[in-house]
Amino acid sequence: MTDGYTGNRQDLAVLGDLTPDQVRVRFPPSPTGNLHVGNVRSALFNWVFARHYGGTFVLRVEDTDAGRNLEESYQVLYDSLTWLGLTWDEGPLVGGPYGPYIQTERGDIYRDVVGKLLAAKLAYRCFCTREEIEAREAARAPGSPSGYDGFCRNLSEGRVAELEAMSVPSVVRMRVPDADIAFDDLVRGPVRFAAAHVPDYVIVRSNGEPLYTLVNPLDDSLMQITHVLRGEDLLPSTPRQIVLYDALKQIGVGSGRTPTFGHLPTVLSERNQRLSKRDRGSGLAEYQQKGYLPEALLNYLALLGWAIADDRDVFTIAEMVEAFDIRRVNANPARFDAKKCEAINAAHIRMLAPAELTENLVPFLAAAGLISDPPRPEERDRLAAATPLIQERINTLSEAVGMLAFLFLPDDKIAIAPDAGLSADSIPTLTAAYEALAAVSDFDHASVEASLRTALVDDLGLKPRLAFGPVRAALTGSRISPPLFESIELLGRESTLARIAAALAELGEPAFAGPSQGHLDAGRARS
RNA sequence: GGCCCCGUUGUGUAGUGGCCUAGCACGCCGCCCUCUCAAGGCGGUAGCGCGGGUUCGAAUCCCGUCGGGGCUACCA
Repeated sequence: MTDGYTGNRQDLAVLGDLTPDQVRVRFPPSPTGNLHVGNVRSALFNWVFARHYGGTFVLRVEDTDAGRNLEESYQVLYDSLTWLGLTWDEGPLVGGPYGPYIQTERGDIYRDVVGKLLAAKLAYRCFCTREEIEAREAARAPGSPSGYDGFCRNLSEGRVAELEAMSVPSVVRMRVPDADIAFDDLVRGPVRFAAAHVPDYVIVRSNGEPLYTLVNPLDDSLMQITHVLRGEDLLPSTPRQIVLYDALKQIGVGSGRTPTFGHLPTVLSERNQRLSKRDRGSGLAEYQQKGYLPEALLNYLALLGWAIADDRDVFTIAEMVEAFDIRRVNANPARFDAKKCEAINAAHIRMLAPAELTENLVPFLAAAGLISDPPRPEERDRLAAATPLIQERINTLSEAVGMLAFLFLPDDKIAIAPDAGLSADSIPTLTAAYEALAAVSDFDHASVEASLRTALVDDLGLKPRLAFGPVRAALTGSRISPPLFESIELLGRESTLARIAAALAELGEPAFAGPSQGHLDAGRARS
């Protein structure tokens, strides 16, 4: 079937005899907790690849190593992918024609296939102990290939039965043919491994449990996976997986085809090692907590090995889906740069419609106790009005908490930072500001600005930055804040005057207590 | 040790023999704008790991070398 597809011929190199909609890729994480950004990158590339061609994205949970699985990790996994927007077409929760999609639920399938592999002599029982294997390896000439030497390869059936009768523990190993293995990698081009360096490997533990070496390729075959896009660290394991695909073909199990591989570059930490769980910034949860937008994180991760154009690096996921080409992925390892990641996030925050940003901000302010959850109408209104003031000032959503706190705190909870720049010298400025603001008729930012400029810049002859600094400090507690006049408008006359009065009092201006009441009352009366 | 992958400014990339006195972005530095901080504008910094070839011409092709990373489990 080749009708209906109008893609360019370059896609043919990727698709081979497949139509685009036949593309099936998968993301096979282990449920070990907090999703790693390196894995997120893999998930992203597979997802985008599937979406680009209109194919299928499968989620499969690889939990055959029961000791490492955490019960809650399954849910963390699903929640993480959902948060990222990397939705799966088949897998846990949604099902599909090739389930179950959780490997610990597939034991019967694995046992059956192992039996067939054994019967066809494509795999065999190995009774060697670790010690025996190591001893023989140590005895080999230096420089010889490492790995299992095939000692149990040709045990007679009688001998195998005898050892089993004696309950000698055994594993199951694949019988790797004595032939070089070569394949074309979508990212790296042709890759070749010499037969001598692909040892007979274990596919079933002595306790009968199947290993990743078996179940990963087996499930890919069973689930009709056409393209395997994964980390470069798995490149060396590819030849032995190809051996397994060939064996499955011979016993008539699975899709009968070997997937096309594409090995993505490693994501390195800033110290040049593969990004590990121990590295700061390696877990998805950190990005959620700091307030990264999923689209932004994904955008940044895509940049680690892929470029949408030579002069652009901020893009939407939709644009990535449209433009993605696996053969344009770079093969060299990429360092994770937290600063660049943050810059991309900032760019995405600025791209948001203000109302969207407001919605995204709510959980952060609520978690900080600044607003209720859900917000009361007046809190939501004030947040919505404040959003434009910080949209181009924050790099992550959580930064909004510090920047907007003064708008949601009660007047008597404004703590003026020691470095906010207030001193006794500020008294005349604040007094003049107080009187000017008390007299403003329409308390909008333009009127506020006009009146403060007149009172402080024109009348007192202050330079603007010196004029407004003390006012900013009195109102926000800091020398840094969103734009002052807009902030004053949002705060309203009452809070504004109260905060200035409080600051004056704190600066030891007892004389102020008198007139301040009067002005305050006047302000109230007007508003 | 063996095997595999990779090598363009600090970082990510563009570049597939002449358009490259190497482009873009982040970072960093400076200036402008300016009520602070940002944002924005302008400018600057810094790179083809090294050595041989091939070619009229190489970041681009070949060989070697050095460097980095990965794998080498009855983990995934």
